[in-house]
Amino acid sequence: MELDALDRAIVGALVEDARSTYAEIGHQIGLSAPAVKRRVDRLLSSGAITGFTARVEPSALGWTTEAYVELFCRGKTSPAEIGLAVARLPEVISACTITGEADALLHIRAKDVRHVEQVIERVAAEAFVVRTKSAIVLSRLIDDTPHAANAAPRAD
Amino acid sequence: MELDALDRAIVGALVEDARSTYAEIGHQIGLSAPAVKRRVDRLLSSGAITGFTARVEPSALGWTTEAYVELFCRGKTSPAEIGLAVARLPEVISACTITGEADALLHIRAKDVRHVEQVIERVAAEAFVVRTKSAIVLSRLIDDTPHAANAAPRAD
DNA sequence: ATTGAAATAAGCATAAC
DNA sequence: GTTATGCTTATTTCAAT
Repeated sequence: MELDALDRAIVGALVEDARSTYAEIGHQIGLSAPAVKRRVDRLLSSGAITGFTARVEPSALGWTTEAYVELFCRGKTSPAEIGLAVARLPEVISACTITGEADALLHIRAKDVRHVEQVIERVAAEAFVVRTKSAIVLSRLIDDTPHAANAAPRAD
Repeated sequence: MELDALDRAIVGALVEDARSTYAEIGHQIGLSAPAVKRRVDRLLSSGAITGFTARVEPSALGWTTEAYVELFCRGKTSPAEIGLAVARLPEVISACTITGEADALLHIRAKDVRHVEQVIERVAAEAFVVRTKSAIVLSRLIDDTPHAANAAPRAD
C-alpha cells in the first residue's frame, strides 16, 4: 500500500499522541475530521498502523534493569524454534536473528540484576542454546519509544 | 509513587489498547468511568504513563532494514557525549551504554542495507568512536511493541 | 481520600452531498 | 474531499462512603 504525504503526517501525529482527536489532526494538516478518520481507518485495515498503546515508564512498574543477550545456537537451529522458545518468557521484549558470530539477540527487561540472571539461565537451558553472551544496560540514552522523528525515513 | 492492582490493570488495558474508553476499562476492572479517568490522570501526572502512541508497521513507512551497532569509544567518553551525538541521527531508535567489551549499543532502522551503511559511517565519523561492530537483523522474532504481558513483572 | 451518579460539554460516526 | 446531525464518550460537579 502506498502512503502519501497526508497519510505520513497523520501517522506522525498519532505516533506523537495516539489520543489526538480527528479534528486536531485535521487542523494540523488541513483536512476535515471525517477525512482524517477515513484515512486512519484505511491505515488500520491496511496494517500500516497496528494499534494504539500507552507509553509506560518501565521503572514505575518495577522493571528497573535491562540487558541484551546474544544467543549462540547449535547446528541449524531455525529462527522459528528460537522465537517459540523465547516467546514464553515475558521478560524478553525483543528478539531477532542476526548476522555475525551470534545467531540471535534478545532484549530483556527485569526487576533487578538477579532477575536478569534467572532469565538468562532459563534461556540457556533451551536445548538448542550452546552459549550466551550478555551485556547489562548501564544507562539508556535513547528510548525505543517512538517519536515523530521516527515516523518516516528522512528525505536525504 | 505506588501503583496498586487497579492502577496496574489500567496500565495493562491502555498498553493493549490506548483508545479503550474509560467505561470499557472500568467494566473490566470493576470501576466507574470517572474513577478510571481520575486514575489515568494521576498515572499521567506522576509519570508512570508518559503518553499514548500508535503502533506502526515500520515496513509500511519504508523502514525495511534494521541493525545493531556496537560502539567502542576512546578513553573516558561520557554517556552524555554519546547520547548527544547519536540523538542527531533519526535512524537511531535506541541507544544505551552497556557492560562488556563495547561501550554502547545502538539499534538503528533504515531504508535498506545501503542506508544502514551510511548511518554506521556517520556514527563512526564521531571523534570519540574508535571502531564499530555491526549486526544486521535477519528476521524479527519478537517486536519491542509493548503488549499486555510486558505491562508488569510477573509474580513468580 | 476515593468512589459513583447525574449533568454538561466535547468528540465520534455516519450519513448525505 | 466537506458539511450537517444523532449518538457515544469525556469531563465536571456533587453527594456518599
